[in-house]
Amino acid sequence: MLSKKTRYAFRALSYLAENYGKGPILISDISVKKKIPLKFLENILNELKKVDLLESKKGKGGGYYLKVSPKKINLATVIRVINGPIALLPCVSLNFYERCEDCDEKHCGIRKIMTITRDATLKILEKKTLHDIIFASF
Amino acid sequence: MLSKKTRYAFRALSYLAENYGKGPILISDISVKKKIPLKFLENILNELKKVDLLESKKGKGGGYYLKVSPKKINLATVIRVINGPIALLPCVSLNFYERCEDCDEKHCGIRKIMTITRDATLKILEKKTLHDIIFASF
DNA sequence: ATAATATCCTACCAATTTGGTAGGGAAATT
DNA sequence: AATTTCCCTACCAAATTGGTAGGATATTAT
Repeated sequence: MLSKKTRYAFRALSYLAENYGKGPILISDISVKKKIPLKFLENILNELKKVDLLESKKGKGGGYYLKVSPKKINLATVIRVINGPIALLPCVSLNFYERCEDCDEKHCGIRKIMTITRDATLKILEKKTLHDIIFASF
Repeated sequence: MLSKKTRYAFRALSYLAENYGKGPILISDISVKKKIPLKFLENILNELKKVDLLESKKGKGGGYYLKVSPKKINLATVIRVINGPIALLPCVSLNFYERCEDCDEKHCGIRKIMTITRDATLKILEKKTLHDIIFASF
């Protein structure tokens, strides 16, 4: 399951996506409109900034805004940044790979099935973007 | 990601699947062969028994064994018992549904995408069985 | 009967993760 | 210089995870 933090991230990002091109949006604005604890939201937005999904501006007239178009930010990317691996096992993760103990990967039946599952999931999450989120809501 | 407990469950179950029809298998045997902490494994097997995937026998000659054929135990079932929901959000879970706060489900874009993801995942995990795990390993 | 074998049950525990708060520092604007 | 707003470090409580301890209960063998 996705963490609460990840759900907050999606809510915040879709708000920024709705306001894409309208200049910086205040953290406090997002916090109020999307009902996300302000200080917790700060952390989230900062992490998203560090991976270059967001840009920020300080001082009056400042705030956060999407660095690229909502059509270019897919859900897999967001989940990986805030939530971690998408695969169900570390040994089949593309971005967070870890070898599993006592397991010959070549002959592991669970691994094979989990690889198929990962691919099916990624096929969707890498194609769907913030744009799809806001336009799927009508 | 699946918990370590769930991975233990799969390892134990595939061992029981390999020995299907050979009578009860000792917890201690599974524990040694599959390198799973004995007392922790006890819990796991017990949970699997409570949902009727396993049967047990006490006393000498006792142990655990699959209640039904390995072909009839799919991975989705196992994950749900030991790990919990398969969906990425509670509000799209079939077996662990919970309404999400401040969200109109009819118009929630995230929800729609997560529903599609859930279906794609289930399509695989409900079809693949313990039998597939042991025969995918050759 | 009773001893031995093996599962079952309740309770506990330490480490990690999650969700969140506090408070000040740094940069930009007025 | 004051104000505004993001940035950074540190801390904290609650929940979850991974595991242990110890005995109760059921079955079988002697």
